[in-house]
Amino acid sequence: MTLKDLARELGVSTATISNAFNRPDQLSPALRNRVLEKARQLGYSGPDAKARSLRTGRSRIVAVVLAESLTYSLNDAVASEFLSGVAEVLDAHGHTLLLLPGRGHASQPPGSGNIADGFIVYGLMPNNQLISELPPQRPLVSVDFDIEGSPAIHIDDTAASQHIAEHALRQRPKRPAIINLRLTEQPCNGRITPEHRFLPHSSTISRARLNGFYTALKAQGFTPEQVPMWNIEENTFAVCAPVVEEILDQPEHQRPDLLLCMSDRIALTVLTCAEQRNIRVPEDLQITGFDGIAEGQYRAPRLTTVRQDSVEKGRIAAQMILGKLPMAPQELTTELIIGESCP
Amino acid sequence: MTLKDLARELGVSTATISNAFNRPDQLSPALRNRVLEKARQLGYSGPDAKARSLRTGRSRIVAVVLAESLTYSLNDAVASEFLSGVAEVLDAHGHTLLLLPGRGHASQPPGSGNIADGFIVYGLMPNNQLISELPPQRPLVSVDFDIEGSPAIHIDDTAASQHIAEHALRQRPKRPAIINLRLTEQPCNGRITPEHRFLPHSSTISRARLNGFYTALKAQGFTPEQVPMWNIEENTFAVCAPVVEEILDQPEHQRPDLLLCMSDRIALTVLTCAEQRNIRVPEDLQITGFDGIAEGQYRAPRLTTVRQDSVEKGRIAAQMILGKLPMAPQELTTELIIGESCP
DNA sequence: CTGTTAGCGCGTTCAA
DNA sequence: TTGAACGCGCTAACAG
Repeated sequence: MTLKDLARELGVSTATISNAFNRPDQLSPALRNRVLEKARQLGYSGPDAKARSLRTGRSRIVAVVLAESLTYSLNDAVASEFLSGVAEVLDAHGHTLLLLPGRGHASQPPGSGNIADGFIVYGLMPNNQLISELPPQRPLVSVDFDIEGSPAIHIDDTAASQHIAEHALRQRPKRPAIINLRLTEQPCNGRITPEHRFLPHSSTISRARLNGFYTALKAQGFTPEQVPMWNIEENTFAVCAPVVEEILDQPEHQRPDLLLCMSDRIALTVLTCAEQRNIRVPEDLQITGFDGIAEGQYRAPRLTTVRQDSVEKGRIAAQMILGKLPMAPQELTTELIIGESCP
Repeated sequence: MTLKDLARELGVSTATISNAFNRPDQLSPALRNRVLEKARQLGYSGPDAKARSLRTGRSRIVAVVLAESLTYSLNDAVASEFLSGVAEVLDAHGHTLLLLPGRGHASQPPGSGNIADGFIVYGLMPNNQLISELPPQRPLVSVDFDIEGSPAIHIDDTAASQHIAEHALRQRPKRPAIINLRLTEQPCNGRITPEHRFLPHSSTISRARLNGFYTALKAQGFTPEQVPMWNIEENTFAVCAPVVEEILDQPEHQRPDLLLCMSDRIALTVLTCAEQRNIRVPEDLQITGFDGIAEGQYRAPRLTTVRQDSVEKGRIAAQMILGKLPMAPQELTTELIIGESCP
């Protein structure tokens, strides 16, 4: 049942059917109703999206390219919030959301996702080849990193990290330590040793945050060598827990009394593991997070963290793609939230 | 820059270009490389997905229609897990995921989403008109409710609820109560009174779960009238909290000593609010949840709940759509998890 | 191995 | 207000 079939059934031209669905003012209401009625009868549910988008060049679909696998991203609070901001705006303008995995299947057929009218690239590594495979000419916005020639949406990770670290260091901790998120070149879930090399790009979020931490630490007289670091590859409880346990199970005189974590998920894992070991927070151990996810504010002690508005990031990205906002770089503000985990 | 342009540039036919991208075995490697090289030079990034899908009839896109708004669904742990199961399978087979809002914009243009090769409808109300607007003939799977003529993926909500309630009632609580999720016909965040009418469809998840609770309660000599009920419209902390506070702030002799909650999110909110009020769990208040989301198992006390495998639901739905599994109804098993919130 | 041809279903002229 | 004709960019079938 196609538009053409319907036209034949009704004895009108295909243009009339098309108009009945797309420009009601181009034909008499009576005829229009007749068309719509017949369409329902015959089970014709409107112009085919594929043909329509081929013809018009637009699909009303916006794609979000996710750094991590879809599976992972959908279970990550920060990414989910971001997506919900995107979805909110798209929805309001009658567009839909296509999710594209960043690190696709190796044998991915060429651009099964290039139907999209525009692309939002979320937290991809700067040199990923996928980006060059995206069709040029179509609007593209990057989030949390830069793509040459496209506007990026950012927060000031360095300043925010420095800020929260400065706050934490005011309590004069003896043994501060850092838990990083995807900092090392080689995947590593555990202690970072001098042999490890960091990811090359200084535009990486982790590098930016680490720089902020270091600036604050140095101001307090700590050298990087004095501050042990661990790394985590995936921002989930399951991956974090073993690393955190390794940290907390050290002899007490060696165990850090301040943990600067690069995400709330890591910080919450620390909180949970500390609870299990009867390590008092914040008396024996201070913890800071990053992101400001809802979960961190519900439980006691609440997390001291940097809140970034991921939902708003998503909104802005979507609005740029839809042309509701100029395609220009944006830097969103962050907010230091002081919870009980590090007062 | 289209396929045809490229063909002209190279002095070959369009079919050759098409083959170069789609069937490498149909032309000499030398020619193929020449094509690919030239394509890169000219910035041609492969066959246009719109035209290709018009021609082939397939788009390699599968749509998930979500009951709630995208914004809400993306922030709900259960829905996210489901989506991640779907995404995992689609990804593995080179398909992508299109998210469609169930309760769309009123003025939604006809089916901007009917490009999809198949549809997975997640937790929609049975009589939603949207379903009839989906193109017929294309595979359709429903999850957590039934659509006539399509296979559904389910759990046995009634049996699972009965099971957990039976467990909870073994402790002989004096004042059991229920916190429902979207049970009433009219939106209601608060106490359910006799005036309230329930949602009509007995195939609704809430009705099924309530039935299970009632069966267990009756077996212990409780009549429905003796068991106060509250309702919650949206499964978020922000919406749950006021209702939960209303419940917990009652005088102690009136306050429930067992709360059967229809979701883990609700149960976790109860836990948080109880903590704030120094109500001991489980001594003064027992709490049960439903779903088995990760968050409920991280914090102490862990939630007593029914674990359902939402990820697996998503996997199965996607596999059916892709034809990897027969299009037949499936009922997944659930598991009673006994945490400290109701031992 | 390569080229030719005929649509896929629709939107948009332009003329009536 | 309506209809006829064209082509959006591509792929499948076949012919060479």
